[in-house]
Amino acid sequence: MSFGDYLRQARLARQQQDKGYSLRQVAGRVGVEPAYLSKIERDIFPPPSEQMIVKLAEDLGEDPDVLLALAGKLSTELREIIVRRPRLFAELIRQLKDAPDHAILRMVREVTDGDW
Amino acid sequence: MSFGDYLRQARLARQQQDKGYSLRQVAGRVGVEPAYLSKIERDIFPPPSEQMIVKLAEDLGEDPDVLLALAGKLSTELREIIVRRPRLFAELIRQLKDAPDHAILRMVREVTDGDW
DNA sequence: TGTAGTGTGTATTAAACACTACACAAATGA
DNA sequence: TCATTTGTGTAGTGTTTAATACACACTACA
Repeated sequence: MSFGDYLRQARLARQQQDKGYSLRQVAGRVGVEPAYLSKIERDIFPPPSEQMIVKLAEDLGEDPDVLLALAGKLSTELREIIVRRPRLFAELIRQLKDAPDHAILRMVREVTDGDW
Repeated sequence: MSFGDYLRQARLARQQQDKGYSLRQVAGRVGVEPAYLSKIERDIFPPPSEQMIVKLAEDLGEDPDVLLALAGKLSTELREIIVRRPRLFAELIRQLKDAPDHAILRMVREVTDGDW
């Protein structure tokens, strides 16, 4: 699913329970033009800045990291961590490129002690 | 070490063995202005585009992924992979944020069968 | 039937980005 | 000593980004 599709779906789902999640209202709270958000939801405009993604995630009650991943971005927080150990991260990345999902799952479980 | 420092060090190391790695010559092969490369090496200008980073890595015989990580960037290749499984990646990221180096090392070894 | 709220199309723009052009001073080498 | 090569400073530029402004059409409903 694309970033825009995910966003629209999340907003509409929210709107069903809770009135107050029209495009205009969300745009208003997040602080952008409705027309702009509309185009993002339809993937006419690319995913917005990290700041705006985080604000959208907060407003919609979604996981910011999922939204960022869908947008193909890293949070600045993670970016800083990676810059501190580039060789280690480069190797991880190289493995990730070829790893099947179950291998990544295993890697995550390895660190989380399986509680995921 | 910063992106610029790493770049300059790599170029100078190369220049010692192999004449032909002056700032001008590298800039010439990579296709940018020497003054621009100079400023990048001194961290006056931020790391350049992904394309240029990859060209520099090729010319200097360095690992492009390390250079990209130092620059705080994702390769487009990896970005595409992440977009395909955002939830899985988001969880991995969340763990990475808190994981100490040895835990990440363990994850990498888990996938690489220890040959790193 | 009009009015309030919904989403969308077109046009425009300020600032940031990713560099280039060119001149210059210091060191190197013949 | 003169030409070359080295790296660097200043100034400027085309393109892209990240949006805004505003008008418009459709739907619901009172």
